[in-house]
Amino acid sequence: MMQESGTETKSNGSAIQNGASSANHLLECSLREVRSNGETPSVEVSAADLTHLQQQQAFQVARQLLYQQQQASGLKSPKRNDKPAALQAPVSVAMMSPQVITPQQMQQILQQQVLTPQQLQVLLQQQQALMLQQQLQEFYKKQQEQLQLQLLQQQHAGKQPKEQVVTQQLAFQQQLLQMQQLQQQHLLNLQRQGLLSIQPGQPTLPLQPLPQGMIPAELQQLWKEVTGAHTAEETANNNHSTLDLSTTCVTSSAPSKTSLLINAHASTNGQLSIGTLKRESLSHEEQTHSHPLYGHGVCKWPGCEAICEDFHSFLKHLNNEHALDDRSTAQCRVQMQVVQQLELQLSKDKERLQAMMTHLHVKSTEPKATPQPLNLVSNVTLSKTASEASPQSLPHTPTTPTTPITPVTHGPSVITTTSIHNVGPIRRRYSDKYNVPISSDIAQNQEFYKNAEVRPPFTYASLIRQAILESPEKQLTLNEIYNWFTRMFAYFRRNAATWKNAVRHNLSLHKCFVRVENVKGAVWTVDEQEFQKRRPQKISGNPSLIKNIQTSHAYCTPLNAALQASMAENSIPLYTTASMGNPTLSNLAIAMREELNGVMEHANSNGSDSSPGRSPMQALHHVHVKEEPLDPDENEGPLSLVTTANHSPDFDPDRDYEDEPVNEDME
DNA sequence: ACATAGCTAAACACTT
DNA sequence: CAAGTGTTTAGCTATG
Repeated sequence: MMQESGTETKSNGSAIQNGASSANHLLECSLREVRSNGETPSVEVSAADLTHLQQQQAFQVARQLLYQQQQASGLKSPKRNDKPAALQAPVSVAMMSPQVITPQQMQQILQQQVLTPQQLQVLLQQQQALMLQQQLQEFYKKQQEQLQLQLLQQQHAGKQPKEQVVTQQLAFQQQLLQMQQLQQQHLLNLQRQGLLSIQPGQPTLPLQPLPQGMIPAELQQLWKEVTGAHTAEETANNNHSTLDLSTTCVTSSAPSKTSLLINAHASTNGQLSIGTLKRESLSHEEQTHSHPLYGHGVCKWPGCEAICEDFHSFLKHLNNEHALDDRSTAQCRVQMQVVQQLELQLSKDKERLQAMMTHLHVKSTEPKATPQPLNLVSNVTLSKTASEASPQSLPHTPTTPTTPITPVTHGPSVITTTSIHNVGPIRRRYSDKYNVPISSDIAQNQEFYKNAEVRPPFTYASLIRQAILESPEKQLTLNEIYNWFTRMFAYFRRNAATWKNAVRHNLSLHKCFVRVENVKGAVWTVDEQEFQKRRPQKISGNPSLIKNIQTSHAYCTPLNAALQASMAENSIPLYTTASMGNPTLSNLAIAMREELNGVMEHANSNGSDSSPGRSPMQALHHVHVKEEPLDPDENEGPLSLVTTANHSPDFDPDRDYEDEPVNEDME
């Protein structure tokens, strides 16, 4: 597949600045760029380069057309030699047309998902730039046609003063130059705003296969809208190796397509005929009939909706109303931002989806992934290749919690390092708030949390509880809790005084944490009932009903929670909330979720490999009970069903426990 | 406006 | 005595 080392996009401003350079020079630059990459001929031509190249060539083609017309009519231009090199430049018809990716190609790319969102974005920007280019070229063509017409008329009219033709020609060239400069200016503007091309300093993200997933129809539509302008043209030029993705996202396969392209056209260099141009003109005509900005007799330019009776009036309208001016540019920018936002959202949701699917695939056979306290650390690797994440290939017996299940870490990291937004303290612990199960979140984003200094979206209490429950004996010393924090979260490798104080504070404050003394010191355990009591439970009633709800909506819960989390995280209103199903049921399921998690954790935590087998609560001889007013209803209500089943540690204070070291240090 | 949860800081006592 | 552990209080913010 496409592999790309972290090469940066080549400088893209220089070519644009170099407006007066000849096409030859440009081609040389391109080729040199190819060669300079040595054994990995990866070429990254920026959109600005490309557009500049194209515009140069378009300009040359126009000049050549003039030249040939003059020759055909027996006229000689005294100016025809002012840029001889340019005329010798390999210029092809295919190069003249904007090399926009067809929707089919784009769709294929999307479906194959070989590009990162960032790359897609770059592509998109290039496509946008090319669309602008196309508008300009339409203008060129109009000018050509006009001039052609004029020339013909003049020829038919009879003898023309030579000077008159020359003047016209000069005027045309000046016009072209003017347009060229205008375009360059515009492209520069775009570039300056960071909309057109990647900044030189911006690291190119590694090509990482996107997780398989559905592509929203609207995005495809978006792509079509952005790219569809050149469908017919591309089809017509299909036998040429027009600019394709390999130009922007270079493959590792030998000579890049760019160089191939240039070479291929170099072979036909200088052999342009009017016939070729007419073909081009024809294909252009074909293309326009499926113009993405035109449909059902209406101009589909954003915010326009002008009615155009036929296609020609649409073209007229397009050229008149949506010419290259400040307004259109601004609208284009807005559209770009819309697309970028959508892409961002899409990529985030895609990652979520993939994580969910991975999660569900595994969890469907395993009610709850018991995070392995120790061995995971060495087992997991940074997820670089999502292709390896095939949940189906994880045969697992539900009753053997010893096998570390790490689909999450091999699959796409739910949270990517690029999505680090808030590293600082966040008050909102959305995972708590929306009952995103902490264990699965931690498991899914384990590598992320370990490597990125991002504060986990859980309360200290939840984290402490998780740490304790992950331990084979459901008990940890304070130091072990500290270690778990630092091991699991890069964030807690800093400001130790602060968060350690918070941990101690939480341990003391919440009566769900029970301090159990033994000879060696004290360990902390979790009173699950108390922990569940922390939050007001949203539901009450028949436990069996709850059970049923849980089983039938277990999959719905994380979905809803994730969506809400997504909303909270992205601060983007979710348009599809209405499609999320019965909110009441979702809430019920949400409310049930964590309770059952507690049960599952109890049921599944058989202590695995991280410590020699010891019965829990060994070596305990004293339990310090926090002196808080006991709730008389403590053991009643719907919660008792789920929490009492496995939670009955024998805390007999009179019992004599063996003096056994409780050295659980996992480090 | 109010209550609550959570975070942070800090003081203090106790233990090792 | 120092460091670690545990408890408690206070102030603040976010949220419902």
